[in-house]
Amino acid sequence: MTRPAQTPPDPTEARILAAARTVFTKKGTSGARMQDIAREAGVNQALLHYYFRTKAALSERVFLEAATRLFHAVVPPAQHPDTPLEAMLEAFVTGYIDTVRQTPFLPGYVLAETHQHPERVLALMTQIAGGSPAEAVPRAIAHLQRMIDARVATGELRPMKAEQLLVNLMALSAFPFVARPVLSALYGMDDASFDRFLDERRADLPRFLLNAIRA
Amino acid sequence: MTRPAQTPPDPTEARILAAARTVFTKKGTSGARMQDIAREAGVNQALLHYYFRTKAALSERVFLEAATRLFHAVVPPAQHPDTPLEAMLEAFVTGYIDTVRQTPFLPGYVLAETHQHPERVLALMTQIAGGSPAEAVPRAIAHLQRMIDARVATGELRPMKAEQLLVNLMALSAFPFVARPVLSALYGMDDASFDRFLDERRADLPRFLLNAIRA
DNA sequence: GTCTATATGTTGATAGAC
DNA sequence: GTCTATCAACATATAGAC
Repeated sequence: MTRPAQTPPDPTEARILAAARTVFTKKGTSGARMQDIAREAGVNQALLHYYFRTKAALSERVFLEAATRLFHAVVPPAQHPDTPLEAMLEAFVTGYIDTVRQTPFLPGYVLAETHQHPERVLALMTQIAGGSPAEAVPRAIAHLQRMIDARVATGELRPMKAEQLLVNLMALSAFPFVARPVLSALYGMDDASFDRFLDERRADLPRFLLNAIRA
Repeated sequence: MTRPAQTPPDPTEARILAAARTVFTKKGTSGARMQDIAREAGVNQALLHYYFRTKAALSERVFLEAATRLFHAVVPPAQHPDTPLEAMLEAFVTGYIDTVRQTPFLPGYVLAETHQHPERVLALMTQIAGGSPAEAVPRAIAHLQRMIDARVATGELRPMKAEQLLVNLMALSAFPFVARPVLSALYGMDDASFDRFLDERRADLPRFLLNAIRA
């Protein structure tokens, strides 16, 4: 076995993938053109088919990688079993904003794709959960619910469904990115202003959240 | 003037518009096919061009109507100057959920479109604000900020930027619709379960919000 | 592996009969 | 106003030279 354990990434293939990421996340699968991706990658269109056969295959690949990346940016903090609830929520919010602001189109792209290709959500969850999403997710939810309930028993928090809290968490973190064009227009923000808005949000959101769930 | 004040709506034109709404909101502008719209409307494709000339024109029309509708479902509660803050927030959340659940694809469609056609956001805001969005929006924000500040002064609320509160409000209300496919897969919800989830959310969210902003 | 050239299939849009 | 038939442009995909 002289071949390295890490699959040696073909530089051309990598360039095409990067270009595909850029174009697909910005224009969506149906709006993207193979020619755009080829130009962005600095190669011709035939090469895209040589490496990835079809647009659908390339699109699927980009989606799975993007969604997995987005998911992993978010789930790790929730997985550590001994982290206190407050620290977990704060880690989620700040981690999400810090990660996603580097690729701000990601959430909107992933959500739009799942909307038009619902079947990909299953493929995604299967890949993420190591084969058994139908098992891993309910377990994570149940764990979160136990953490909430324990603190409800001590009178620190008010009763709450874990599913709703998780949606609130994702909503507050992801929405500014998904709605960025609307918010920019509504508040008259350019890129720099939006960046400051995110800074402010990153600082304020944990307090907002913790306040919302306390008794 | 024998012509009625209300422009007499051509039934065929209306059928085409309704079909276009259905197809565009589900597949997005670039994913939608004129043929799909024609079939949905029960007419042939040539008739679409007879009434709306081009796909772009039809798409623009559908977007403006949809976005305006979505906006009006949301803004009226915030406009009444003498409504207490708490009542306003609750009215916003419940009104939003009640309205949007009838056309659940609307928020995702509008957000995706603004992402790919940022120039339409301006056209939208101009139409909505009666010609001067650059004036009306800051005034509404300023009004909300004064309401917050007054209650901060009495020690009831903690200090908060109106812009952030408004985003939180929109995020918590809209996100479940935007992320519906992901949530359905994540929680294993069918249509009926999602409906119950929305009921529960409609009941819980006001409390969550009011709790979040109190001192 | 990478290119140019081209085949094949879609799609938006128009012409023209009724 | 509404239809059928068709055009012209575009997008994906393949063939084949290098």
